[in-house]
Amino acid sequence: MAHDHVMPADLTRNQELVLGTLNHAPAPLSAYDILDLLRSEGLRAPLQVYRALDKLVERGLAHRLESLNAFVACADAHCHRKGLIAFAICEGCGKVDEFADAVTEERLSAWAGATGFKVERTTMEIRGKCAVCLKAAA
Amino acid sequence: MAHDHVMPADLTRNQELVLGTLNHAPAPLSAYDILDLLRSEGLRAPLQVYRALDKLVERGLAHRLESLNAFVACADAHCHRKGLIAFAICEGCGKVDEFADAVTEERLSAWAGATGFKVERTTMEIRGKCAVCLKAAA
DNA sequence: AATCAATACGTTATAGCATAACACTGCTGC
DNA sequence: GCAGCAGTGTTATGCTATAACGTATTGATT
Repeated sequence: MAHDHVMPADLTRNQELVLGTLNHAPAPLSAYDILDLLRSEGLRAPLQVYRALDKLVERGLAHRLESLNAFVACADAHCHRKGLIAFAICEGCGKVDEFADAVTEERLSAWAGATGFKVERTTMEIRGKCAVCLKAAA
Repeated sequence: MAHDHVMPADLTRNQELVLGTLNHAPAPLSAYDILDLLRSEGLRAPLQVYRALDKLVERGLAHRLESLNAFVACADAHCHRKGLIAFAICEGCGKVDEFADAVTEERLSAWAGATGFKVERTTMEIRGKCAVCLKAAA
């Protein structure tokens, strides 16, 4: 499995450390998880991590998973995605699969058009079990 | 605007108090908001509220909004909805609109079928501005 | 070079959200 | 009765996130 991750050259030291940590993690990490992993690099306070995360999320290099209060690196190297991204979170192994669906996005636009709601941001998170974990449990 | 809310007869006192509070709220409430509103009724600890919320959510009488860490009463009196419910949250007035979309649900099933993922629960939360707030800002 | 604005940084303190653990109550069914 | 279960009340604690302060660095402008 190849790394699809991206590491822009213009990140600050803290941003680079945080994104590096997320890139190597097999599952989402909380800000405090990240902090603990980076204490050896000199980070001491939650805010150092949160500030880096804010920038990374803003740039689309990382995503926040609302239902976990945790963060993952963006799985798409070209992260030009402006639209709706869905996350499938396995309760077994913790792995997260990221995908986009144009039809769902279209439905959402249609609903927004009909109600006059202006969509700014959408989070879609699916909890369940991935194929690997289902098979292991069988 | 009619109350679509429901208040089952078999709730415990705490559950009834919490659901009553949610039913009358114009916008989502955090557990601590609810606690503060119910101190006059004798509630003192967060756990009293959280336990009631757990049951209410389990029964589909209330929903948790992950992106707000807050709760709303279910808008559908018959809340038989097992499937995907989407919430549109207005950043202006805080109001939440709850709706279901069969097509989106179908897309999700299709994705699940294709990847072997077993969906247990889905949260879909849309942030933006409602028609009323957009008009007010114009 | 001196200045200014913008951005990032580091630190301490605090706010806000959620649960662990324990003891007790009240009901239901045997 | 009494065992089992769901609900309750309380204290303590842990996890998540931000406020408020000052400093440092960078880059553009004069």
